[in-house]
Amino acid sequence: MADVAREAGVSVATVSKVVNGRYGVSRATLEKVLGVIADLGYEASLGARSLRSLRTNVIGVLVAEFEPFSTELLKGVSDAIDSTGYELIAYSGRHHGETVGWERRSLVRLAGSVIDGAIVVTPTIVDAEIGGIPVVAVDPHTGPVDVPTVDADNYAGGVIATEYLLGLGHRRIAHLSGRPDLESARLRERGFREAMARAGVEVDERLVVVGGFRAESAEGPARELLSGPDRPTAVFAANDLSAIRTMEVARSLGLRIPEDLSIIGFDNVPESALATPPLTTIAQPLKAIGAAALQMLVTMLDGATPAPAHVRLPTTMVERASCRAL
Amino acid sequence: MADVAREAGVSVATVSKVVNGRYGVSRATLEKVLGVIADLGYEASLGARSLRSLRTNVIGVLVAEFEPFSTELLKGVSDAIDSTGYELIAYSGRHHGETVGWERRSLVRLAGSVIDGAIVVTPTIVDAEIGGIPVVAVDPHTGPVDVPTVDADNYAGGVIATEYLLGLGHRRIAHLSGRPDLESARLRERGFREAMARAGVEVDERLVVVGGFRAESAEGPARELLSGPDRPTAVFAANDLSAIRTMEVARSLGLRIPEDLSIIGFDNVPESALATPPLTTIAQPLKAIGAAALQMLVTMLDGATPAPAHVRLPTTMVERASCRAL
DNA sequence: CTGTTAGCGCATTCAG
DNA sequence: CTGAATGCGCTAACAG
Repeated sequence: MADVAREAGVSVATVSKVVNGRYGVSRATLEKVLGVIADLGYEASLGARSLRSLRTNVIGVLVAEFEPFSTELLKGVSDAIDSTGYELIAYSGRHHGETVGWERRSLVRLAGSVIDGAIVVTPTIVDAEIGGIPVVAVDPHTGPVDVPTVDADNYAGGVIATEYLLGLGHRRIAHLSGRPDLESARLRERGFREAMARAGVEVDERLVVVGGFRAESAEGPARELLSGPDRPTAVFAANDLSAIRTMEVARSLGLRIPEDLSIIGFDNVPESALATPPLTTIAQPLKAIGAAALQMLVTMLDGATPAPAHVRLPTTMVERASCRAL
Repeated sequence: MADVAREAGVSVATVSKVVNGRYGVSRATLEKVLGVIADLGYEASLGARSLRSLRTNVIGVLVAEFEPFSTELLKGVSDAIDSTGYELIAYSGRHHGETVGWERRSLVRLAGSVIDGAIVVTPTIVDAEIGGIPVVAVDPHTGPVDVPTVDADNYAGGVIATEYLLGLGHRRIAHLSGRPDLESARLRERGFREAMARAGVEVDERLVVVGGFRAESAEGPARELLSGPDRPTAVFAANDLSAIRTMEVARSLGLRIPEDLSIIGFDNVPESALATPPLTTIAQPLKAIGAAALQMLVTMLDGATPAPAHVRLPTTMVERASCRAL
């Protein structure tokens, strides 16, 4: 900015006014400064600016990791942001194994210097406001509490998946569950158990194992599940990533899908269609979830409180080729 | 930081030293300060810190938009970053229609206050260093020039796609090209033309139209292509997004795929498998491209120049269900 | 070992 | 209408 000021023969303050469209600058100097700015390719530093003005005009999406789930969400937010005038930044902090609290630390770091508001994905704990900026949670640890939240109907999804498998004639149905600390995982499991109960089929507890939502964490449990003496005829995996890994494990064990084993996933991330065979799964409207979260955040940034503090979107069945009737 | 200092009964400078692990702090004060930091949940502000130290330890990925291509790349970068000690931020600035220069402006904005280095995706123009930070380009406008670059072998991909269609017996082959300002688009088209020439098949220029890489921009040209009197029997679309939209247009025109029309795409983004029918396409190793770019950037941040300044990865055929033999 | 001082790039008073 | 002074939160050099 000093360079621009010198070049234009004015003071730094004047340049600042021009950049921020403040009144009190003559037309002549305005254009001169604008010209110099264009020539030099000057652009205000985000960090320094926010240090003073406490406003950056950018919204942050905090994710633990860029995997299919979070990137789908991101696409939804990205599509919806064009009309808002905000810019978008996605941040993935490092959190060596600590699954709790990473979002708080990252948020404080970015708040007040990089972003005006944040969407946090699968956070473990959040307050409604962190570091002075508004926050909306997507699919949080504890289910909707004090923070504006958007999620999908995980319970219904669990029921749908289970009833589908039951309808196909399966009885020995395994459940490869998600991260026990996430409400979404608990709800999917609850849907599974209640659908089984309603159908009068008893759940074999040895067939309910923790997959943890990630491919690596699912591999061991999946192998265990499929190596036993009386293995299941179908497995309901808590998300697509673990379902896909389960398919790979099954194949390595010489099991054919769906002939020897039916598998159903959850999420409907694009990768599920890439699997062989294409994975039957429960779809969450990921992009719509992202768009809804953005909508709520913008409302909060405008100083209002979002009308419904919790938005819950429906889950639906997507039938592909990984299940068969018994 | 002032709060922490007061609470711990030390000066701000001492807190700074503790935070940054500098020498010259007694064990006693160190622990005391650490305790207060934990209590208060203090986290240094990214912006303010970098203002002073010119280092943030975060790497930026700049994209025009979060669509399948860039998010795949992002996954690759994300996977590769764990071992580096850097954090990752993805930024999508606003650029109402201006396809040129957005990356330069965003870069200057973030450089020296948010990121230490950047990977820019499909940039139109970049210098080797912008705002004082190192930059590597992925799939740039002009092809590898002065900036370290990684891309896929677009020419070979164009040849492969075209020869595949020719091998299937097609002769009236259309090409829905990409953004004419991008080198990758030009190379794919060149591959198409040369493969046609080598096979002794003349290109009907009315069958070569600009699709622009985006679904919206491809719709009109696709419709035009398929509505004409002697329409093509096959189309080679410059990327998956435009190929998928072309399939939708074809369907709306009452054409069945692949019975009435064969379509092949380019990129192999996950969405291509979700299409109905699943799209046959030319795969770019997007995640590997992202990982390679990160590798080069880290090398540059360490003060070295990356060994090969331009990395070119191979493209391969992925046969699915959108093409048939004539 | 610790505190003091100065200044990173910018936006905002407040005087000219 | 413009410029000089001040401080945002932090770190680096230096002094104690």
